[in-house]
This record gives sequence, C-alpha cells and structure tokens, in this order.
Amino acid sequence: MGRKQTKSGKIRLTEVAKLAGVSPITASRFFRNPEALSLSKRERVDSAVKELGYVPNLAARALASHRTEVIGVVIPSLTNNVFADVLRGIYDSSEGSRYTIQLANTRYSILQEEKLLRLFRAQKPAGLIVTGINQTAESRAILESMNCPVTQIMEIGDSPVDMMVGFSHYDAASAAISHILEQGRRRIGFLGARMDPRVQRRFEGYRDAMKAASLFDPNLIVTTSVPTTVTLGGTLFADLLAQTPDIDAVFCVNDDLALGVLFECQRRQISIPRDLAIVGFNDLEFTAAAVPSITSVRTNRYEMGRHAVTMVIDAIEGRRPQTPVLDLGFQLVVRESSTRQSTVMAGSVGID
Amino acid sequence: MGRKQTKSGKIRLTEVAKLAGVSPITASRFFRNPEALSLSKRERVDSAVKELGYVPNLAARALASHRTEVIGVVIPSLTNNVFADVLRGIYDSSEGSRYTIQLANTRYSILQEEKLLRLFRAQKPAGLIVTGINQTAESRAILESMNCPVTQIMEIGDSPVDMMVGFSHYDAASAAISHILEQGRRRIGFLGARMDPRVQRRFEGYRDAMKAASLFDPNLIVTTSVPTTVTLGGTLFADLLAQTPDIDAVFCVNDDLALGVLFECQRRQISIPRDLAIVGFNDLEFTAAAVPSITSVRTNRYEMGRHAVTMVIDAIEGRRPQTPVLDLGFQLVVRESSTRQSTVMAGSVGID
DNA sequence: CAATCCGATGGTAGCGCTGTCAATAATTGT
DNA sequence: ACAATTATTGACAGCGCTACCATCGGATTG
Repeated sequence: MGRKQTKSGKIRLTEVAKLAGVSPITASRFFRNPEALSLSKRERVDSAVKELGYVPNLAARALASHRTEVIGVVIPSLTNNVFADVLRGIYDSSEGSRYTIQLANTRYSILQEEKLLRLFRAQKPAGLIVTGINQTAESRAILESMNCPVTQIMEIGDSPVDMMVGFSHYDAASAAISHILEQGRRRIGFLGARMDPRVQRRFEGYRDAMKAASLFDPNLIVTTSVPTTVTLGGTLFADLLAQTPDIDAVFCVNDDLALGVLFECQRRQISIPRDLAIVGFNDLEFTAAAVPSITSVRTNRYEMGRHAVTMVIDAIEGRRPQTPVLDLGFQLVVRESSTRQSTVMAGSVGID
Repeated sequence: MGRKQTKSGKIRLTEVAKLAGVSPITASRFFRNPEALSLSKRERVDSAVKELGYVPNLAARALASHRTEVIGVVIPSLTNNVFADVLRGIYDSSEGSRYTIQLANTRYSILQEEKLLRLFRAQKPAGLIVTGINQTAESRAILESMNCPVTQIMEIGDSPVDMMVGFSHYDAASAAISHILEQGRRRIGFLGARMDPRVQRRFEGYRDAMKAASLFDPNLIVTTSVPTTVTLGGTLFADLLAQTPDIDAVFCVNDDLALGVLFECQRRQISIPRDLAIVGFNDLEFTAAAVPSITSVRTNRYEMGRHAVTMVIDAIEGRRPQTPVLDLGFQLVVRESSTRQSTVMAGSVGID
C-alpha cells in the first residue's frame, strides 16, 4: 500500500511488470482478464501493483485499445426531480464498476440531443443511456451507427434501438383516470405542462379513458409548453376553473402541478376531496406529507437508473439480457386527495 | 461540412494536415493555439477540418500532452434540489468550452470524498470543483497536491484551498433570525436535518443571534442526522411542539422542512403566521406558491455553479481572478408565513 | 550592413498501453 | 509414451497526438 507515486518518476505498467518479474503484457492482462493468469503470477502482479501504488493511465489504455470505459447518459433536465432519482440510480450502480458516467443535458431540445449524440459518437463510449423513445430519425441513425449497447429509459415501446427500461405512461394515466372514475367523479380536468413525449402519452391515456367512459370534453383540458412549477399548477387550475367551472376532479401530469392545484384550492376555499379530487404523477415525497395527502402514480425511477446501467454493462461485457425490454411498471398510490381511505393498488409490473 | 468519417478509414490529424498542405504539428496548433498560425494556413486547416469532418482523438491528445480537459465536480447529493441548481449552472457554463464535466457523488460521506478525490488525482483533471470547506486533512492534502485549479463552492471561509464561490450560511441564518425577531417573535424554534457543515453553520447563526437577544434556549432546538424530507419537517415540528409548546416561530434549515411544518400546522389547525411564523432556507420555487407563502433565504445556486466553472477555466488558462474568494450573498425573501407584507431584503452581496 | 531577434513552421521522438500472433509449458487421450 | 490440444506467456509494433527543439525568413536596430 505504498505511496511511491509521490516519490519521483511516475509508475508505469512496465515498472509493475519488472517488479513482478513478468512481461508488461502479462501485467496488462492482470487488469483486463485476470483469470487468464496463473495464480502465482496473478498474486505477484497484484502485490507489485499495491507496492508501487500503480494507477493505470486511462488515456493510454483508450488510445491503444480503441475503447473507452465511458457510459454516456443523455437526459432532458437536471432540475426535474424525476431525473435526479434516475441519476442517483445510475451513479449508484456504476460505482464499483470500471465504467465512468458521462452526463449530457438536452434541455428538452431534440436538436441539442442530436448534437450531443454526435459528440458522444466521436468519443466512442462503451455504452449509452438515452431518455425516451422519440428520437429524431437522425438521432436514431446515430444511435444505430454507434456500435455499442444503448438503453432507452423512462418509457417502453415497440422497436427499441437496442434495450429499454421503463413503464407505460399511457397505462399509468389510464389507471389514474379509472381510479378517479371509480370514485364517482365525471368531470375530470387534465392539467399538463411542458408536453414532452412522455407527458403526451399520459395525455393519451387520459383521453382514451375518458372517451371510453363517454366523458371526454376538450374543455376539460388545459396545457402549456412552459416548464412545470408549483406556481404554474395554480395558474393552470385557475384557467381550467374559468373555462369549465363544473369540474369535480383534476389529473395533473406531475406532482408539482398537483401541489400547485392544492394550494390554489386552499386559496379559493375549495375543499379537497369533497369539492374536487386531485391526482398527481410521480409520487414525489411531498405528496404523502401534503394536507390532504395527494394521490399519485409511483414510478420506479431509482430502479430504472440502476437497471439501465446494469443492462448496458452486461451487454458491453457480452451478457445480453434475455428480453431487451424491461417494464418496471407503476403503482397507483391512493391518498386522501381523491378519496377517504388510503391504499396502494399495484399496476402492471413485469416483463413486457 | 462533409460526412467523410462515415465513409471508410478514420480521419486523423495527418489527413487534415495533408489536405491543408501543412505539417501535422501545424494542424495540431490550429486547435490549441490558432493565433500562432498565419491567417492563410489557419484558413486552410479550418476548411480541411470541415471538409473531412475531422474529430480529434481525445485519448491521444491526453496521452501526448499529459493533460486532460476534464473538470471534476464533487457534490454530496444528487437528489437535493439545491445541487440540481448548482449542477445546472455548472453544465450550462461548461458547455461551449472545451472542458468536460466529470461528476462524483459523496453521499455526504467524507470518506467517500477522500476516495473520490484520490480517484480524481489519478486522472489528472484540468480543474476541480468541490463542495464545502470542511474537507478532512487528508482530502485537503490531496487537493493541494493536485496541481490544478480548485474551487470550493456552496460557502466561503478563510483559507481556501485555491478559490471559493459561495456565501455565508452563518450570516444568512442570522439575517433570518433578525427578521423573525423584528416581527416581535421571541420563542423561535430551530429545526435541522442532516446536519452537514453548512447546516451546522446555519445553526451557529441562529444560536448566536438568539444569544445576542438573550433568547437562546436549548429546548427550542430539534435536530436529526436523518436526510431531509417534507414528512420529516412535520415530524420534527411535532417533536418541537411536544418539547416546547410555547414557540411562536420556527426557523427551518431548508424549505422542505418548512413545507412539512406548514402541513403539520394545517393538520393541527395552527394558524400561520398568526400563531406561528415559519422561515425556510434556499427559496425553492414552491415557497412562493404555498398557502401561506413561505419566507425563505434565497441563495444564488445557479450562479454559484456558473461562477465556479468560469473561475476554474479561467485559472486553467492562466487568467486567475483578482480575489480568490467570491461572495455571492443571499436575499431574505419575506413572505406571508412570517409577516403580513411580502418584500425582499438584500443580504450581503459582494466580495469577501 | 552585419548582428540580433522574433514569429511561423517543421522534424523527431515518444506518451503508456494493448492487439495480434507466435512461442512455450502444461494437460489429455489412447 | 507421443501426438494433439489447451492454458500461459511474451515480442513487436503501433494507437493519434503533442513536447521539444531546430529551422528559416524577414523585420529591427545601431
């Protein structure tokens, strides 16, 4: 466990090999494929590495091997809590592996996404994790030309580029609407901000569920392309009320909006859930603490991040999963804002 | 703007140089120090690069130059909104520069921090951004041996390792307490979770302000090492009430706790601000939307991230700032939860 | 006008590692 | 016991780029 690197000249693999009494290439194999070494050499190299405090030069490795140990991650937002959880999963499960995470932020711009993917391609990452399934044709072409495992996260669909981990936003929204309908509500408003593809899918789940019940009405819908905030939830709700005063429930595409609605109702003395049911999406922590607590759809974001990394690493190392598409499902968490009793109803969990 | 790299053999700097009719080393200089080239050569290399769609091989560059273009960022949490904002600033201002951000998460563990710093040292980053000023002696030694610009963020203090951007958590907490005292409140509770060094400093600001007013009382304090959640805010507040029923104000070390307190008060029919004043910290977006809106201390997190990157890059490129410590200050944003009128009072903004 | 300097350019020699393939040692079957 | 096979190991030759120094023409100076 020496501290020799501080001493003088840098320790190269050659030095390690010399001390261990093997050739440099054998020492190199010690890192890449230790099983290939005989036990005795393996031990000798191991102790030489420790004694000299050897640290591999990643640049030299990448140059010589034409490979990197970087997993690129492309997400649309750094501020959104949803991605914070996914990222935590990603970083947690990359730790301990040899791979390094390289993060890139598209800010919900598909052009930016194309640019970032092009950039990644130039760096030849070992694997890639991208958000969503709505890449442009150009982005998709880049991904397919990339020649490394790719996992699409956050949602699932047909025709993965390679692998997928996520859940059906459509089904999740449908389940939420079914629940509201079961509570006897009929005029269910829809509040949406920043209508990205996944939010769009939630809208479709809402729309079809409402149509199936013959309750669909365009006047129940208020959306905007503005980014989500709690304040915006209040504003959109005010717009909805002005447009359609007889609503008896609101489905919000995320919990921030739902919290904004809750506050706006407090301001207007609208009693929840007596006068209005509120259902959010994502099941952020505060939904359970709110007064009244807010019904929401729990999504397994941390696990999504973990699985995405595991799948990519497995694929890099030749252990491709049996099924390329992993459905992590969702759970409708029923709380006070939409009923009187608090329960959890399981959603579709399992393999697609 | 060709797409030749797709065609066949990879484009190396040699190819670019050949096409431009210069030596490889001149082409290399085109990227590193374009001013050193004559205008004519510069133009020729430029168009050759574009025609061939040349993309530099970063590994080769790093190997040959003994430098990387990586800025390491060490933060304690990926989930905390506070760091999400800082990170956004960091990524935003690294974009467009030649530098790449490499993120590492300590999960509030100083041992993990040491480990990560050691890892970074092995990679010889061009610069480093670390959170806080309470590194262990070992971590500090690593930082000092790193031989690259280092910026400490989130708070400021004496004896920076190199540079600092932040603000005084002590002063910010003091300002919050002064405000509460000015409202005529005397029994001001303190709620703290995950007492990291910055939260500790806020506590000291609270403690000294209370002592200065001869109002300090240990029974007013409830803290825990558990991570912050909204729910926890309610729990801690319940504990505080049980311990000291006559409180007339609560200072929470962050807005999540404050929101939890607000909800708990709604549950208990405690009227805000009539019966109790609430003040949070960070000025997250929801504080303005809450009912009643929550007084909080605004900190310039996004700007902190931006400045940190700018300072590091400037230092890497030899443009060291005049003063190594940058105080971004704070603003106490007074809202309904602690008074009746809503105003903003500026905190100490300026250079330390 | 020679001496000096400076800006622009190029040649040489690696940076530290791994791919490829050959060489050698150990193991097995009959 | 001997060929055939398999596990280990090593030699060699670069990966694509830049540091270092050398070069060269022209501008500056007394």
